[in-house]
Amino acid sequence: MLIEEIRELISGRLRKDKKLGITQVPDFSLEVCPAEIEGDISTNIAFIMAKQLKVSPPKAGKLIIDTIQNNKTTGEIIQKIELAGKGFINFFITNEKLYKELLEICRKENDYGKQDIGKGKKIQIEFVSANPTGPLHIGHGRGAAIGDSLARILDSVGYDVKKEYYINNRGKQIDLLGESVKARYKELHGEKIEFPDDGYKGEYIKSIADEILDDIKGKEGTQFFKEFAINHILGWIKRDLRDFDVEYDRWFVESDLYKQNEVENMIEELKGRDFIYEENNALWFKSTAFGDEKDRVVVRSDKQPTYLASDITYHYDKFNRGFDKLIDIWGADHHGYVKRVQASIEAMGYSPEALKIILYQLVSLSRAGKPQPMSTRSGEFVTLKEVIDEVGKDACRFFFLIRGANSHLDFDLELAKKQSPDNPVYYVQYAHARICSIFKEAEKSGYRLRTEDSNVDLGLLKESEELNLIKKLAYFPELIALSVRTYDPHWVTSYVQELAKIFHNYYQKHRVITENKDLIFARLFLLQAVKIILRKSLYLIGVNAPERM
RNA sequence: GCGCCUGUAGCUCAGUCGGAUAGAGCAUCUGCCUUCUAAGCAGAGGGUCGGGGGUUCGAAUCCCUCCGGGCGCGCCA
Repeated sequence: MLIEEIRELISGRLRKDKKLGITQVPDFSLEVCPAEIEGDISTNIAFIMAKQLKVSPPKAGKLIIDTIQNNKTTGEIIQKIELAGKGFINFFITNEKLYKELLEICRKENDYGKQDIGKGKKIQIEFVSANPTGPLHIGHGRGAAIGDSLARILDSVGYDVKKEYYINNRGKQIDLLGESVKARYKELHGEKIEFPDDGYKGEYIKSIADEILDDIKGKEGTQFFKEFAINHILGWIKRDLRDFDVEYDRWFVESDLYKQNEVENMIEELKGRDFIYEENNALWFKSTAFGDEKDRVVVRSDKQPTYLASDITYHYDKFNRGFDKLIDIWGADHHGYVKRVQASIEAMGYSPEALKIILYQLVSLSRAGKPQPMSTRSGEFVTLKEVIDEVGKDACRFFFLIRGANSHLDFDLELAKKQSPDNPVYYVQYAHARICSIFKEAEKSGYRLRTEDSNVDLGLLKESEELNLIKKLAYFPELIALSVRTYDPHWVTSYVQELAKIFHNYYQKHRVITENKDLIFARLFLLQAVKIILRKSLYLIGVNAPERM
């Protein structure tokens, strides 16, 4: 935590200095310097404190620098402090501090930079949760990639994370699914049928019907077809997610909420809290009390609970299971739903922060520039399985996480296929494979690195490319903290590309296996650290780190 | 009509709490393999950050307004 160390150093020194007369140090930024700026870490503190000190930013900067400099702790971490431009303060990190970080990476490996941000808090993350009315399509893939990576990241900083998939197995959509399969079954057996107007028209419905054995006497009701279809489709969904390296802790079945009268209990509870009232023979949830634009029906006048009733109950069920925090990952087309679910959390007395809903913009799909429709109902869609089969799991996951959740993702299938050898995922994986290859070569020549050996002279790593690499590696803990703070895995994807770039550049300029034995070991040590961070980063976004390509 | 998201290089997009000369990949052009993997490296060109106004030491970022794109607005799920 290089940046945090410097932050504490600055505020500590400023507080102690009586001359300045500061009681409280304001918030200030501390970031990695842009490439064209001389220096490693920069801060804007001079701008912020200028007013307080009643001087111009450059003068404030001078005062601050004077206060920090000439101190033993400062000297160990910071080699030089410079005032730049209109008031930025730039710090130069000592090589000794960088070597120390390097040592720590190799010693702690996967635990390097481990921060206990989560403190064992129970957090549940629910994602994909597509209705089992058809195979997963490419949009679900984005939700899966975001949810699973976020879970990995949160898990790595000390949260107790559980991943869950919510299965909607009741309601109109499911009835329609049953009707659709039933119709196709009859059709296959020579009966003339009228296919339901709004039924599911995809070819996959026929394939399900085709799986049904001929002998279904006594099971002609829609119920049989419904269950058969759900089970069949869930089988596909589970298989596709497994192929995508997504493992769930629990598959929660909606109808279970009704077995224990949980929905009735929810309604009674909210009635008691005066958030449910009756009007026109229906029960309404008073979501307007929490900023929703209108109240919402939870039980229709025909006594059927709505989808929202299940959803509210499901969230209560999660809290009752002891989770401190819930994360839902939804496609942006559900954004109209956010307010009412959020309202239900507050109605029950939970803090609004206890539920975080992450919306991801839908993936628009095109094939050679031609937009493709993506409706499950019409049956025209590209499945997640097709995409995984075509571009591979790694490229697919990487691609989904290369942008923030809020940006529209345009996925051109032809382009994705054509680009696959140039895909950035290979660039990163290649860096890892290259490092592995160097280690193999080194071993052939009898150089076998043992990181626990303390006689490797890291001081030999003097090239600017080497120091740059270490600085990038030392940023890893901050990167994780950033990803956690913003609930956004895409930072990891950007980082790992930058790290790979710095490595490839280094590889091109400097040879590891040379005549100088001490230098070989120092460089192997550095590469070992790069390998550890590459692997860890790739793991967090669910991408493999191959030893050979 | 109302609400959410969005507009940055030819294309696809990054840009953390408002920071320095706005970045990356692709595409285009120019160099680099007798040496640890060329799925690589180095370099070049390419910008009124949708338009206008405001806030301030400083705005792609915050506020107002206009224009464009996506999505959502049921006693559907």
